[in-house]
Amino acid sequence: MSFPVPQHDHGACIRGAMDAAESACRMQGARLTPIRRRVLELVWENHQPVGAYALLETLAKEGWSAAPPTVYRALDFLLRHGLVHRIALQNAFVGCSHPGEPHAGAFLLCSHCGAAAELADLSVDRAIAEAAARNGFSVTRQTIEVEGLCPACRAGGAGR
Amino acid sequence: MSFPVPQHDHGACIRGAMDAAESACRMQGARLTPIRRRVLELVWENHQPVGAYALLETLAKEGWSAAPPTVYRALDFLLRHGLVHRIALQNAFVGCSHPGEPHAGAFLLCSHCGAAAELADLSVDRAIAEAAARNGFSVTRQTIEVEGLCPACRAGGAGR
DNA sequence: ACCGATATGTTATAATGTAACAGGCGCTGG
DNA sequence: CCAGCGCCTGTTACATTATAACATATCGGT
Ligand SMILES: [Zn+2]
Ligand SMILES: [Zn+2]
Ligand SMILES: [Zn+2]
Ligand SMILES: [Zn+2]
Repeated sequence: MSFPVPQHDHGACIRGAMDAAESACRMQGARLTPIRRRVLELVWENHQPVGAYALLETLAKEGWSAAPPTVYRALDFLLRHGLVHRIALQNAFVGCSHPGEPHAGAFLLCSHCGAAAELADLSVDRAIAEAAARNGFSVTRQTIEVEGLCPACRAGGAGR
Repeated sequence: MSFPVPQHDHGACIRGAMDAAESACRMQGARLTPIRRRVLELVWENHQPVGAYALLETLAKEGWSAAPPTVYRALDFLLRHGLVHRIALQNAFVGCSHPGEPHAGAFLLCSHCGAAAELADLSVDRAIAEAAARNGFSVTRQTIEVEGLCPACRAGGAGR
């Protein structure tokens, strides 16, 4: 998965993510309740990380009973079941591009437009595993967040 | 730089870090004022990331005038001059093991004892740069934080 | 229908981080 | 000397992110 191209059909993109989530939850015997489902949809609304309080505000406008624990619990569920990732650099959350297989996730974050793309590249994981092993360290989880300019913003002249 | 061994002389370790900081600041024409110096010492107190409010509390006990901006400003200075790194996963700060050359920093974080080690391994940087390039992404900064068990804690049986 | 487990509602508060402005200190040019 | 300027610090107030704790509701199996 990489950055969405301009002609990208985002409706289909969201439907795909929701279908994948449904099936992942069925597989794991997890309950994708209405509020969890809605939070996941909102996280997928655009290809950018979303803050918990932004989600909260949207939910409130939509008439949900909304207090911080509401959204944090939903996010916690989605994290535990590998449906979203947390971007530590931004205290924000983004949809997982390939749920099903638990994985750490590595992200490219555009400083100009805010877009996030999940990097499905094992060479990075491998380099980390090897470097850790050389230091006698056994890895359980890794966080990789790379800031820079996405292809569109480079073309647009954002960085020059 | 890796995890400190048991017979590690931490006094010398701190002195070395402070000397390196002095010289880096002289080089850059930056002023390592008493409060900045003290914050850096406190960050180096052990080989674990320290939170801003923990630093604040210590400073207060030592009689400094201490409000959040005090410590955040010192940390900001130390970050800008490459003397500390911020650990995004923990909202905490840790001393830089090789100041002088600006670099992103990659960290091994032990989940058991809390120790942090800065990875000076270019293979990870290279893998990331290559993966980013394949996606048409130009990197400006990267955050790599690897959680797991350090050699000592593995030996101690923490993970079994 | 009942029960235990899970999910949600609600209130309050903790933890982390910034904005904004006032005052001080040290250098530099007159 | 001293006026002006830049940087550093003090102080107050506030913004943002996250969790604790307890009450209530809902689901699913018996
Ligand atoms: Zn899309
Ligand atoms: Zn962009
Ligand atoms: Zn040491
Ligand atoms: Zn350890």
